[in-house]
Amino acid sequence: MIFPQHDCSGCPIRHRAVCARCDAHELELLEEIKYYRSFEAGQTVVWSGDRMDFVASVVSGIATLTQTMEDGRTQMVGLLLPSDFVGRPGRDGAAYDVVATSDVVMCCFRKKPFEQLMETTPHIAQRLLQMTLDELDAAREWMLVLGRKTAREKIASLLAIIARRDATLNLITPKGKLVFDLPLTREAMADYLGLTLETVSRQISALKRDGVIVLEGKRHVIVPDFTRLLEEAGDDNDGGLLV
Amino acid sequence: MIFPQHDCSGCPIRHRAVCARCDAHELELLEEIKYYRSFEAGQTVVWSGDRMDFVASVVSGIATLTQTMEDGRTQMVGLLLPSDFVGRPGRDGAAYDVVATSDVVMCCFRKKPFEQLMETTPHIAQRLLQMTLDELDAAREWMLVLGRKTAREKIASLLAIIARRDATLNLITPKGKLVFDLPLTREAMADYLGLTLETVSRQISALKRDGVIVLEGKRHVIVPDFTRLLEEAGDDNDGGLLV
DNA sequence: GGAGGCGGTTGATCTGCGTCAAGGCACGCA
DNA sequence: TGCGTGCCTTGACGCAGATCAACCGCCTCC
Repeated sequence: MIFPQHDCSGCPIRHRAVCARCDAHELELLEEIKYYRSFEAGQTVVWSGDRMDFVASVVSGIATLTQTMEDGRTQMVGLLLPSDFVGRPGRDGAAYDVVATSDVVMCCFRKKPFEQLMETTPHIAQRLLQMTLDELDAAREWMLVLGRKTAREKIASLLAIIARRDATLNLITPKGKLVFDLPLTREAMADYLGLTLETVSRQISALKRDGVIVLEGKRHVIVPDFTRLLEEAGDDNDGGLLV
Repeated sequence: MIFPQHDCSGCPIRHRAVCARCDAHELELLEEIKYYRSFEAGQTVVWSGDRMDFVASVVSGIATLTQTMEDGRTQMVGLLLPSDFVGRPGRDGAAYDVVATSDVVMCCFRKKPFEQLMETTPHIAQRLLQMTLDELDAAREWMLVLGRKTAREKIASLLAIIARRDATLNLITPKGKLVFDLPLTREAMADYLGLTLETVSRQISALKRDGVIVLEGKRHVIVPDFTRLLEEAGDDNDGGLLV
């Protein structure tokens, strides 16, 4: 691996995208073109097709990428958690609706200067390539979920992804017991999984009944045995799922 | 757009990946590390997880990227047509099974020197980033197909993608009447669409019965009206589908 | 020439999930 | 205090697509 994963917690903000080596000079250049933006829960960050004149890192909160057909059917195609990157260097328009699911803070970089920075400091382009490959892997993993898994497996897969991401962000190894809060409504989960919200609700109840998860309230989830959850998800191993 | 799409037909081979500007010096460097490999129909190019010491452009023929669960359920996550790029610079292992669907010729580059070339000639990394973003778009478009479309819409979507790609390769504008050969078996189509081969067969028959397509034999397809096909696919417009 | 395999089609039946509908809990607001 | 609204759950029912099975045409290889 040429560009190793790297914990950027020492940086002013955790730009997985650009801090591959936390180069002081680059950070300085970035400082000049960065600004913060806040969004309220439910607010749309950009509409698909709109001009998007920035790229950004999610600092806190959760946002989603969704596509919608004319008749209203919608499919979530990405979940943006803190440290994730949004935006398409070299492209003018947004390809998807970006919606804040909770209150969200993003660290934005004006696109033009960011693109110039990419040209002068090649390892940023290389780092972005690595991140885009990660996203591509995640999207393809999700194609398997959407195309071939049952409703129960889909729910278990989603819970596993969120649990793992959550654990990783908090520097816990995802193993054995895990506790986290669901950042999505049943409807949003349904949009991610290609299901209806009723089916999501039923399958969550079923997983609860079968002891795979314990629910406190509607959002607080306890996973007594992460391995069991992975089995329910139909995953052969611990590896690889959504970044 | 910083790195415009570019017809590389003047190059020795059509490397969309690297010939962004057909730079003579770069091509010369590439010459040194390139070699051709042929695969027979049905042959597996690499297994998921295997070490992959090259990256490549598809010169001719069709290959697929697939994922398989332990119980045998498989999902195709990518279709490789001539000029498409395979491989993951900066990664050691293959993430998916790559299988030749027809006889395939690939132009390969040894990975180490290719990665070095990426570091010294930044626009190759940038070009690859653009291509990866394209693939990501295609994967996400496909998530909508898998998650939210009916069997009939799925089939129409696949036919539309293949027809468009085929037309583009032959420098025809995809509009009105189109003619092409299906490069996939019914089973492969089913694996792409998250369906069974029986359903694929039935829906193709239905589209034929309804005059959306005309079939000569089992593989030769005539689309009398491309716009009609797009309507059947549930697409609001002509844009964007799989690269 | 016939046996067997591969790819494809079509029919009959089953079932997982969608659809429609009712109702529950928590919260804010008049 | 009562009424709305958002989010969620559960039940009854129907249907799209899976499953199981039979069969066809074509090719290859004895």
